[in-house]
Amino acid sequence: MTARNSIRLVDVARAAGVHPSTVSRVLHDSDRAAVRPETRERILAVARDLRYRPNVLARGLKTAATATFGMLVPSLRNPVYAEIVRGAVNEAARRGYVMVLAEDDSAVTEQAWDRLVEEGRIDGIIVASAAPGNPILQLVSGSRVPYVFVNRRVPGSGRNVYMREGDAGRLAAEHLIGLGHIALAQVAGPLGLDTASRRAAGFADAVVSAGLQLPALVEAPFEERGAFEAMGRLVQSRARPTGVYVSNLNQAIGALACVRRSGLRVPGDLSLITYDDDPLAEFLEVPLTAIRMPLGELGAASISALADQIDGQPARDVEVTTAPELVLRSSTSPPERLIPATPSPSSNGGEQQSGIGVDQQ
Amino acid sequence: MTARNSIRLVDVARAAGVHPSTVSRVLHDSDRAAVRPETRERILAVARDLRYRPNVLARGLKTAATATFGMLVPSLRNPVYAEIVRGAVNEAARRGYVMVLAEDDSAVTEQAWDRLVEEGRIDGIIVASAAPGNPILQLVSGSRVPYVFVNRRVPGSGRNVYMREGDAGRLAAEHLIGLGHIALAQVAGPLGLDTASRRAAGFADAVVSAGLQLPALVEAPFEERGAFEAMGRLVQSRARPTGVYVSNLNQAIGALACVRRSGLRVPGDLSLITYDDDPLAEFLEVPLTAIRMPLGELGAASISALADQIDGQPARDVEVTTAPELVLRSSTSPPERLIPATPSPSSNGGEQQSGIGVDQQ
DNA sequence: CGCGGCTACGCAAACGTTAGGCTAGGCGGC
DNA sequence: GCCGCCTAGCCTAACGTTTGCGTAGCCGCG
Repeated sequence: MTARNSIRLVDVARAAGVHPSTVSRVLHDSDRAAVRPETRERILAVARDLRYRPNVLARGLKTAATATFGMLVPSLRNPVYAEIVRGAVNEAARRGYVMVLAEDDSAVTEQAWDRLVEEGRIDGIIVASAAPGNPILQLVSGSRVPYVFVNRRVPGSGRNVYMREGDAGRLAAEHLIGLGHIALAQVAGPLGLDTASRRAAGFADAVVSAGLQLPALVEAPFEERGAFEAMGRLVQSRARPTGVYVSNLNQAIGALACVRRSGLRVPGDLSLITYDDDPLAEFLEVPLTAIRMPLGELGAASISALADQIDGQPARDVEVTTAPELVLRSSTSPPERLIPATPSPSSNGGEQQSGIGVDQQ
Repeated sequence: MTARNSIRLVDVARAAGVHPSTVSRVLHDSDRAAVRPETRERILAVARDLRYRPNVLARGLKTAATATFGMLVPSLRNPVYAEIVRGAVNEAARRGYVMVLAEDDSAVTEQAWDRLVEEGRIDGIIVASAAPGNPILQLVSGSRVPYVFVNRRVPGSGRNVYMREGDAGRLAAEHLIGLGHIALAQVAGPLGLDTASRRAAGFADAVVSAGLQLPALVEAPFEERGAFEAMGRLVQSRARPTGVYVSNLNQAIGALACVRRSGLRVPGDLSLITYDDDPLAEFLEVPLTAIRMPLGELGAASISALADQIDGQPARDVEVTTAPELVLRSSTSPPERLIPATPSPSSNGGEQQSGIGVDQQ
């Protein structure tokens, strides 16, 4: 048994000349307790002087609450999840919670579950890794811990925290259509994932609403290589699109590489707009027009939703209503063949629109 | 007080017809305890059937150990830290620990410290955010929790876990020199950071050892824009280098943008090699030659080092000896003016060397 | 045959908090 | 002048484990 060092409730009590329970009440019940103001002040002063911090284990044991939330993410490497996690961690800290993180790579889902939930480490869990067939779905629904699904929804669960991803697709469509594009297409993510399907649906929806044809759709995993290939199919198709919406930044980088390789120019021959933004998008050979999503806010909202459940409110879906934001860069322009008297762009298409430069800081 | 659900030690004891302490011993002391084999088997069977999991709070209260490690990272967004974190989280899980993560953005360092350490949530802490002047340095050294510094060392602390970053610089230098470059330079990170200075020193060291002049060095923050500007200074200098080592992938992307903007070709006019690798490096307009570091291993090693301390071993520095790995792509080549009969490359310099393609999968 | 010692467990006291109930004193009302 | 109530705080029993110590039974030895 390791050395105990920190000062305890009883130390404060002794120093203040009162009973431990009185200290507990003063520190915990804020002001509801019946204790003389002078006593209260004395206790608070002593606690402050001694730098008393309650032992969270003992408190947790007594109250069956740990002030800890768990979070399961598909991959820590993905910057999107990193941003959601960051929002969650910070909001949790603001509310006095800490976060324990685990990667849910399915092979170890049950292990992580045991460790977090069954051992009583956490008060609630945020699941960012929902996907059809993931065992976590059984585990959470068969348990009593409060939980929410973030980003990837689970239909019918009634505890989804999500963004307006459909609006992102709509925004992309409107932007391209506004530029005069009529031949549109999209590189979508795996449509089995809720997020991918909503992005795709929003785009298709807006295109059709504008009276245009249902845009072609190719499906690809959320990473560069898959999108590289998917984009290849799009550029080689008979009716090559002039405007393409890509569902994720990694995909966009792969797609851009594919277009470059095909000898086409962006945006001269093909406009590209991507879901997700990142500082690096500005520094690519053609700075990518992107749609920025409120990821940090999403993470924070998931914490709020979970905290609400713990406060006894019934679980409910919550939509983060902050609108997707169009970040205009150089990868989109009017389709070239519709612009009558445009001088031929320089060989590195799009460069003339680059927003990069020291002067921009 | 919320509902208690899970089954406890006493439930197992009752079901097995023994005293709780016996169950505890069987489950915990493995085989040292004096208990009849049949009793042991019965207890184990019951525990398994009931899916008993010890309450980690109660155990922690008793033993003053939480099976939890804390980790402070400068930024969760940085993919480098994401990878280190991932390695740490997984190794921790393997050893039966969970990780709680906090961003150490200095404004809230003390708050995070209180929450993790003073409240007794963790058994040890991994500090990835060490930097001169960071208050965390005072906090850890004035406390009794075991800790290690990972990646960024603290000289003299005797508890650093780090990679051979100098070797990365050396590898970069040798690669460039091997290609025939003699005019070398580097874009370094903030030299106040241990990691940045070691990368820079390794490079400079190898260059000088090869009998060449001390390479020019420009300092820049670890992100795109700063490197864009720093690279600008390098490109405009009288003695423009033909080979440049960049200290971080984000910097490399900024540097590449700068070179492109200057009208120079990579690698024709200027070879670029970067510290850090990432899938996206392959899909840039000129796929970046990069140095891959064993980041996951680093994270795992930090956990091992911490666990060793907890097992009573004295703290010590540990070097992850896995060698940096050169990932050869297209951003480096022999300097053009030294190659006698090379046909002029096509306008999008380096494209002809691109490793991108479906056939490569 | 008695006793020491071993085997195989049981007993109970912690670990640091919280919270329900109790109590001692003071004061007001009748 | 007595009763009851309120105020202000104390007492104590938990929460679920772990662990030092106690002990009942049994065996073997002298």
